Parts: sequence; structure tokens; C-alpha cells
Amino acid sequence: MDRPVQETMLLCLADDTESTNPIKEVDFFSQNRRQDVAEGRQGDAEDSPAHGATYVHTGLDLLTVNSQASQEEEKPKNKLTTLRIELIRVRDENRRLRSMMDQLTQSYTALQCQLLQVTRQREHEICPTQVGGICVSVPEGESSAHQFMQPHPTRMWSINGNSKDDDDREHSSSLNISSNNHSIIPSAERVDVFSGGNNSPMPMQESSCADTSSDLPRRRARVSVRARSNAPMIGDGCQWRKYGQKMAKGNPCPRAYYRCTMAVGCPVRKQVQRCAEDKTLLIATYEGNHNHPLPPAAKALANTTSAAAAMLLSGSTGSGGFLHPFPHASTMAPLSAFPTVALDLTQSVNPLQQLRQAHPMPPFFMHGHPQKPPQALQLGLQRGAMVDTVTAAITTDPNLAAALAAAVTSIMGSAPRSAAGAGGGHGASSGPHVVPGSPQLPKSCTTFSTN
DNA sequence: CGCGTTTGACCGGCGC
DNA sequence: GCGCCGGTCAAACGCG
Ligand SMILES: [Zn+2]
Repeated sequence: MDRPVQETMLLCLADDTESTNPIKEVDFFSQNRRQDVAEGRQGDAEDSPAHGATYVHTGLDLLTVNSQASQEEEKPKNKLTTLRIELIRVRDENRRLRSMMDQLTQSYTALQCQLLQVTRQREHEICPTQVGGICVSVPEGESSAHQFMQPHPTRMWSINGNSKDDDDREHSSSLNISSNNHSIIPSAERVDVFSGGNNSPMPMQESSCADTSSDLPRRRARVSVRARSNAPMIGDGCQWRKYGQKMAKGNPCPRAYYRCTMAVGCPVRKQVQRCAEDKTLLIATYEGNHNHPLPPAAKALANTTSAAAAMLLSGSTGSGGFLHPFPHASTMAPLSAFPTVALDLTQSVNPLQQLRQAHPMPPFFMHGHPQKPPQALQLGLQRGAMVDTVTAAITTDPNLAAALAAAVTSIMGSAPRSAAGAGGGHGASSGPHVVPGSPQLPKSCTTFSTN
């Protein structure tokens, strides 16, 4: 898969040159993207690719089918069944491909983040050099995506994935990516940067071999989601286990700490707190990056958070102006020293939309400033010099908000049993590995309510 | 009896 | 150096 690299590079470039270069927008998926969309379409009807590309065929196997169909026209009857079978097979394959795609995009996101950061730092510290053999670390989950690279075998970058255990949490595998050529698409139109990232925010500091991150050793991005809910916890499609609870200082309501239990080593943490005044207001803060495939429901949020985190991280490193790309943007109470992106679902439209599929794109980017060059991740978001918290209120866009809300909510209906406990919970049943792309939602306990 | 939650102890960072 | 505080650990507890 050369794409990722390529695109990542694009990302970096866009980022680097945000001030001077004419590069306005980057088409990260100039080609693949379309496939992506197409696939998405095929598999999940609900999915609404918000991007121009509207291919009906996956461009992969469907074509095959078609051609076959034409070939076999002569022998109608018998072949019909054959074709059907074939069709089924193909569908299946497409599904698989889609999940692969998910994986890939996931790793894209991660890589993009990494690279972006690296580039940024180089930009600031060293002179920007070619990205020969950058060493980035990507959560294990992502690295697993390598296995999916076959469908689009192309360039070769050497990837050495060796998982290491970072200090406290985070299993990450360091990828040694040396790409030969990363083409640049100077003036692309679309900015599908995070079209499919599956990841929650991830701390990228510790990663880069560029290790420029030395200065801020512990900086991790967080993404907090605000939602109105009576349920004790926001369900995001993941399974969480409570590992602690504390009385927050200025808040009568305790803060609960959860960790993701969908996969053994998943480093993702989450803390849930209820707003002091408005008890119906839940604030969930995510930290870390999932190292395992996520159910579609979870992906919605994950995508968003991932993107958000990426933005933050990319930005937080440098200085930065401050601006709220989103109308409803509001700075939340700074949860901590960590850069935090806040998603505000509280005012979301009606969450009961039928949208089931996670929106392919994080809302942030959907709000791209028309005039403001998306600058890759930057997209109008500014890291606050003083405030590291940026709130992206997707609410402004009814459709988007609805989409996201719905996606997130989708899991909600199922708050089975233990969901009750203030802990939220998570059914005793161990989380089945839900394959990305699988339409089914985990019967996890977590409940979410966007209102 | 296994598993998840509860809850106080513990730890590291940070400000004074 | 000390105390505060956020965050995590882990033993105890409770539920199915
Ligand atoms: Zn996880």
C-alpha cells in the first residue's frame, strides 16, 4: 500500500506549507478514496459517502462479476445460479475488502498523525527533509493492517513492526517506513484526510523516532464528548471496564475511569463525568488509541476522536492561533494539561435518525472552512496557545450531527443488563471481536444518548 | 465461582 | 519539601 505513505506525505506537505505554499487542499484519496466510498456504498446502504465520488462498483470484484456476466450470457439458465453464487461470494469478498479498507484507513490515520507530527517538528526544529525512513509508531492494531495490504500491493516500504510496550500503557509497534516516492498532489480539491480512521485519539508523542517529542513527554490528546444522557455512561460501541472512580474537585459528581476491554492490551481509557449542574450532561473523555478493530458503531466516534486528536496533536506541538471553526465551539473546562478536543453532542438534532452507519468522516472536517485551506489536519482548527481545548460542535450541522449522533447512538438501544450500574458497564461477556464493517453492533452495555 | 464494580490506598506530577 | 490532586491499583464486595 503506497497510498498511505503517499497521502501521509501529502498531509505533511500541506501542513508544512500551510503558510506559504499554494497548496490548498489535499486529495488524500484521489483514487483509493473512490474505491473506498464505492465499497462503503455497496456494503452498507446506509452509509452516505458525503463526497462527490459515487461509484456503484467497487472497482474490484464487481467488475469481475459484470464481465463474467457478459461472458456467460450465452448459457443463461444454468449460469444464473452460478452467477448468483458468484455474486454472493463477491459480496462477501467485498465485505472483507471493506474491512480491510477500514483497517487501512485506520493505519492511514495513525500514520498521518505520526507523519504530520514529525514533519511539523522538523519544520520547527530541523529543516524539513525528505522522509526517508521515518520511524513512526503505530498502535498494534494498525500495524495489523499490513496484512491487508495485499489487495493493493504496490510500492514497498519496509515495515518493521515490532511491538514495544511503552512506559505505562500503549502498545505500539514501530513502523519503519521508507517510501521511495511520495508523490504530491499540490492542488487537490478534496480533503478526505480522515475518511476512515478507526482510531480514537492516540498519543503520538512517544512515537516518532524523530523523537522530537522530547519536549513534551507526556502530552496526549484527548477527546471529550459531551452528550445528554440519563444513562450512566456513553456507549460508543466499545466495551469498558471501570477501574476507578474519584470525586472530582469542583464537582459533586464522581468521575469514573474506564478502560477498553474489547481487546486485551487496548490502551484506550475513558473517563466519564457528569456535569455538576446539569446532571443529564455526560462528558466522556477518551484517551488512547484502540489496538483492535472496532465495531462500526464505535468507529463513528473513533473516527471523530481520531481526527480531533490528530488535529490537536498536530497543532499542539507548534504554536498556534486560535480559532473555532465551529460555530458552537466552546471551550470546555480544561480537563487537564492534555490537549483536548471536545465534541458537543448535546444540542444535536434528533438522535433518532435512522442513520446507522458511522459517518465516514469526522465531523470536524466536514466543516471545512471554505476559504481556509484544509491544510490537512489543520483544517481551521487551531490549537490554543493558552487553551488547549478546542470544541468542535458538530451540532451546527444538523445532518452531520445527526449522523454522528445516530451512529453513536445506534448502540444505545441495547443497554442490556449491567449497563445499569453507574459504572456502566460492560456485559460480562467478553467483547467479541467485531470486525470493522460488520453491521452488527456489539451488545455492549454502554449506552449513549445524544440527548 | 468467575467476573465486574466498588472503594480506599497508592503514586507521580505540580504548585507553593 | 510538602501537600494537593488527578489517575491508577488492587483487595473486597456483589451479582449472576
Ligand atoms: Zn479498545
